[in-house]
Amino acid sequence: MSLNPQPLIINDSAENEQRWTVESMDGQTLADRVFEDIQEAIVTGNIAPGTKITEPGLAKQYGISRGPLREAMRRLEGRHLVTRIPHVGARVVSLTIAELLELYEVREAMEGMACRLAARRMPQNEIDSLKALLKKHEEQAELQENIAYYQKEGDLDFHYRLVLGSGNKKLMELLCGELYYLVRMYRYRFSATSGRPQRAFTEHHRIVDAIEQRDEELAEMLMRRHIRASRNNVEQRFQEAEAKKTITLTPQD
Amino acid sequence: MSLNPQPLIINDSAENEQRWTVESMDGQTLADRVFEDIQEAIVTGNIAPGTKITEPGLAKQYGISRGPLREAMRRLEGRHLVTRIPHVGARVVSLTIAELLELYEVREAMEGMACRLAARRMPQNEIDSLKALLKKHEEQAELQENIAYYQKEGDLDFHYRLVLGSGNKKLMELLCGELYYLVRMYRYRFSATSGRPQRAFTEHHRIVDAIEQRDEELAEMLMRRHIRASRNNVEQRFQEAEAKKTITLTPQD
DNA sequence: TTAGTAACAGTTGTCTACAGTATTGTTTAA
DNA sequence: TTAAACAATACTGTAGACAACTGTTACTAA
Repeated sequence: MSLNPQPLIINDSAENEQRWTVESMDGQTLADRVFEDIQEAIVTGNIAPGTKITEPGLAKQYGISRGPLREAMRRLEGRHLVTRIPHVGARVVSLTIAELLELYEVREAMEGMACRLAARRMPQNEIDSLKALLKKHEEQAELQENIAYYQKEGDLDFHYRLVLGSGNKKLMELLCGELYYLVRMYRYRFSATSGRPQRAFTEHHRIVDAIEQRDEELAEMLMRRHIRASRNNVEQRFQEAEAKKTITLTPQD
Repeated sequence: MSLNPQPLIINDSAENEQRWTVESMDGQTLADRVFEDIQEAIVTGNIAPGTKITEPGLAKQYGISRGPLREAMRRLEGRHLVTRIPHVGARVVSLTIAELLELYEVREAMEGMACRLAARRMPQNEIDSLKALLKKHEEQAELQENIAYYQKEGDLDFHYRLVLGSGNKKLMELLCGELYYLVRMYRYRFSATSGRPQRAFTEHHRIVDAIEQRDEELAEMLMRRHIRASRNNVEQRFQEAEAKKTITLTPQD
């Protein structure tokens, strides 16, 4: 599916050629695929935050010319994953802790609304499906007893499906499209729910209950509290890390 | 270092034409300018929704080559102002009434949060400035007595400054950057506050009061009600328009 | 008359080349 | 030794050309 950054293969191996064209026929253009690839690389940390990006470099790396690559970069810029300075170059974004916390505030607002709308409009069968998902999480949670980040995908999946249940396309666009990647990008460094897994799980349960009872007010409130708790968790862990850093520096005084 | 791409000169001595070219040459690239131009054209309806866009056509029109134009289009696509189909072409988006109403739901969530944050963090002098702005609106409102959309710029300006007051950069990015243009795009057809100008004005006043009293809860609630009222107004007017259309069609039966 | 096919025009996707600008490294003078 | 000026390098911005794909139209056959 992806266009791997292949450095050196330029020989006319029929197999490569074939595979390449097959990939190319995928209804997508080079720029589209490179866009997704680079986005993935940034999100997963494969390209470190703050890295300077040079067009010839990446173009060579992906084996394409600068044209499509530039278009991909423009789109990345539109998603705020890279910042550009005219005539100078582009860098991968690097969120500060403050910006990360701001992101949580935005999520609190939007996912809260999504939850309210889901309580209003989500079909019962989707709610059942959501409950089944939680059931599955429960098993995992019991397995990894309280310590682990059992929701590595599940938590997001839960939120993701909730947003879908809102029936608001714009909300989906923003939460599952644009912000999703930024959230993912920092999920590795500050896992949102690690440190309080069973608690998060309970909160998820209560949220679904509220939705099933069609209690919009409660559903929104619970979701907002849920996200705020994640936020506070991240903030606290960051401050602890900072304190530690300060202590290790102290002996030098 | 000449890292100042922003011309801070608000000089009225030079003609607009002149200033424009000066601004254009200053640290911006062709693609950037064309992007903004086309965006403006779409937002103001200069390019009608649903219009098919051809690259050679626009390139000729703006007197540039296709390269920069394509990059501009990619960014427009990223902002969901045009939709592209590979190997086929691009069209200007055309929101349905449902999508427009969805947009209001998103705004309700985000601006509500912005209002809450403003109540928490907005400096007093900015609040004073906001009150002064309302004062100015009041005069206009008295002039145009209840009928007109006196807030043609003012209302948005009010919301705009409120969002700035939230101190949340991500929120500013989304509300003042991405969504702003879509909102503006449909402000012409369904003016948000027309039909209830003095009411909207009163609501603005109450919101500022709540912010000044640092009542987060109330501030958010009032803002959400305010936007919901706008939404309902749009919805109602649309339904009226639809009903009218149906009636005019009835005689043909 | 209609269905199917083939050629054609137009548009999009991609690449290469060139011009302009910023950064870097070196040299020279204080 | 440091600072400033100049030259070299590398990158970005832009243009133009070519290839590939799509949609249409005209023509043929049933």
